[in-house]
Amino acid sequence: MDLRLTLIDSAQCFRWAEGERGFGAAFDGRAVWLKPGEPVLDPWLRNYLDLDRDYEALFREYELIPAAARALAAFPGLRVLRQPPWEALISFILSANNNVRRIRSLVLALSKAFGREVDGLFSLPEPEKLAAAPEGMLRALGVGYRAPFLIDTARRVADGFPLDKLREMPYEEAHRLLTSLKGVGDKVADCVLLFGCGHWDAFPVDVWVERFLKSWFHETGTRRHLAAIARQRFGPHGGILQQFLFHAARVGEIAV
DNA sequence: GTCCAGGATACTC
DNA sequence: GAGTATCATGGA
Repeated sequence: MDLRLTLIDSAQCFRWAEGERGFGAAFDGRAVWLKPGEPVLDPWLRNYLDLDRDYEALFREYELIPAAARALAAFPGLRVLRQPPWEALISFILSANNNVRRIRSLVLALSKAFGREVDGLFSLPEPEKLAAAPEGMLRALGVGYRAPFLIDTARRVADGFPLDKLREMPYEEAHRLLTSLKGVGDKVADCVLLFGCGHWDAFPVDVWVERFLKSWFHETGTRRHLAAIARQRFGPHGGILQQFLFHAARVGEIAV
């Protein structure tokens, strides 16, 4: 797999750093460093990187759809991660009406202010820590109007919101639950389900996905409608395909 | 100055 | 149910 493409450039996670020791991130007080070409033996990491998925088989699922086949072939090293749901939730609340560079800087600022430092890296704040954060302090970090969303959602999670049960729930039920959180609409909910809960059919529709669904696949309608159509059209691994198409559109690999 | 970014919310109809 | 103004921030 392509570590830089997957961990940094693909805009599915926003907290990996690249340095001389490789690609690093801190999880629950544990520092993780990955170097290209080095085997990954740790079971938790293999799961996080979803290393045991057969991507050749996945490519074959979409070989008859020209735009899909082209996007998949263009980025053979791209992988969709299995992030902890809390990580996906916080990251994509911050992503609303925001750009990738700034999302990354905000996740880092939050982690520096409220997370634990390990080996020069910062883990994401615990829900309890974020729930107790003063709104003014979050705004000072630059999160803007998302500050009350973060605090309220962190309180819900700290208060027992079943983040870890979403994986086992039917898509509709999990999606409905997620959108009851502040700062979580249809799109952010789909990102949490896809990147953090193993709901590989979830098809997040942002500005880029809306563009390519309309231009490459001749779909129309609202983003909610587009998401439903795409989820049905592209099947149980549609969300993974979505990541390739999203990246192809965003970097201009395929013109939209 | 305007427009845009992996949108959500409150409001109107 | 579908449209619309508003929302912080920073870069282009």
